[in-house]
Amino acid sequence: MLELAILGLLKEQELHGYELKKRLGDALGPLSSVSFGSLYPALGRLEAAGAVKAVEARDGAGSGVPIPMTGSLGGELAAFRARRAAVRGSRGKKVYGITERGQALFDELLAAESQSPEDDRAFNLKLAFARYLPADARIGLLERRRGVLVARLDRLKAAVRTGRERLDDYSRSLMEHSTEATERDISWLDALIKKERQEER
Amino acid sequence: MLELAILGLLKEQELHGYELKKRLGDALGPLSSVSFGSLYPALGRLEAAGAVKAVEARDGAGSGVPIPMTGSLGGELAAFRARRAAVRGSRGKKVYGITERGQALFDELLAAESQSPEDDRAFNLKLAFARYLPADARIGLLERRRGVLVARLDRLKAAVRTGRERLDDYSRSLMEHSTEATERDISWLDALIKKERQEER
DNA sequence: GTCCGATATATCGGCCCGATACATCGGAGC
DNA sequence: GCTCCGATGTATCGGGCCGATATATCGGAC
Repeated sequence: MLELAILGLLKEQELHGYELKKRLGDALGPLSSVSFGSLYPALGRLEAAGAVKAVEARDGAGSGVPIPMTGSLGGELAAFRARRAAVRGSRGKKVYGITERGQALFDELLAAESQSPEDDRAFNLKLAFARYLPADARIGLLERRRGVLVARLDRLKAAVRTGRERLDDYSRSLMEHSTEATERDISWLDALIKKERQEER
Repeated sequence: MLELAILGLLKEQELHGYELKKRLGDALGPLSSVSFGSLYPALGRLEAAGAVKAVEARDGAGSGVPIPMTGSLGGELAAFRARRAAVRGSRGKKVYGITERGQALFDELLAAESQSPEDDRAFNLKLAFARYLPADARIGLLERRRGVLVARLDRLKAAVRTGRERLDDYSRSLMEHSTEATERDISWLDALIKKERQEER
């Protein structure tokens, strides 16, 4: 899930971890905002799999001034910094780019069907990258989502009907509100699907 | 989070794991439906902490017929089954009940403030047990939730405004839909808060 | 009588999260 | 010019939850 998001963002632009997190925050729907404790391990996995790799780091425009040293440091520390500076910017930045294997992995993850039928975040994420899908797969994604929501709506209505009397006031209010919200979600999806079919013709 | 849910259900009735899962499915908002891979470890933790304990298992009405044996089994196996049957029903059920420590833990978890400001499920869960909270804490819960949603709404609007041109069609549609949904959530909360204040008078 | 699906408990690997630690850079204030 | 602070930046650790899987029993369909 996170892998898909990372690859999708790197597809458009080379980025380092910190910047990646910021973009994940608002580009990926209203939810989530990934934590560093997920992001860095995910980047590590992707790098180990050869899907991304650290690229030559350049700071903004400068590109020069690799090691701003005061001049009196011992040789060992200087060598260490020089080694690190080769792949990192002056502030220790580590900029990642996507590889061909990464492109392939992205397509695979985006097209993957199930990936948990209930995971709302996965759907939002995939929708954000829907432009990379062929038209039929895009419609398939929307239809599958619609199915999940309809099933959820049925369960909700059944629960409200069943527990008419024995249900808590707060629970009942929550369920009624959730029912309405789910119905609106379905209508929204219907509009998207309709539009998609029109453009298909 | 799961601990709170389990304790809340056991507060009302003694239950075994499988049944617990079913109730967690619909009683806890439209979301979730907990997995066994979370439920059994959570029960284990609670048992280890002395918050719940396995009670004498009785099957429905019968309560008799403890070991339906065919008659020819060796003593060892029979003894093993008898030992197990003491705390489990005929089908290996393990029925849990809440202890006094569990009651205290429930109150503590329910009153806990932060518990991640972004976790939607935690709020729904707490709302489902809001009847166990004093009136002021109940209002506090609702107000805090409102604050989270307002912040989310602001971020959403800012994101839509900022990325007017460069935003994907699908992403934009998702964000606009999310904006409306969040506004409705806030209105719903406002109604709940208003009602709560009226009953407080 | 036997097979099958629902009931029931449990473990395993893996992902993600929150907390935390640790550096460095740029600028505000003195 | 100096110092301190907050933003930038990478990284690890423990723990919770999930999906997949293993195992066993019960009730009924056939």
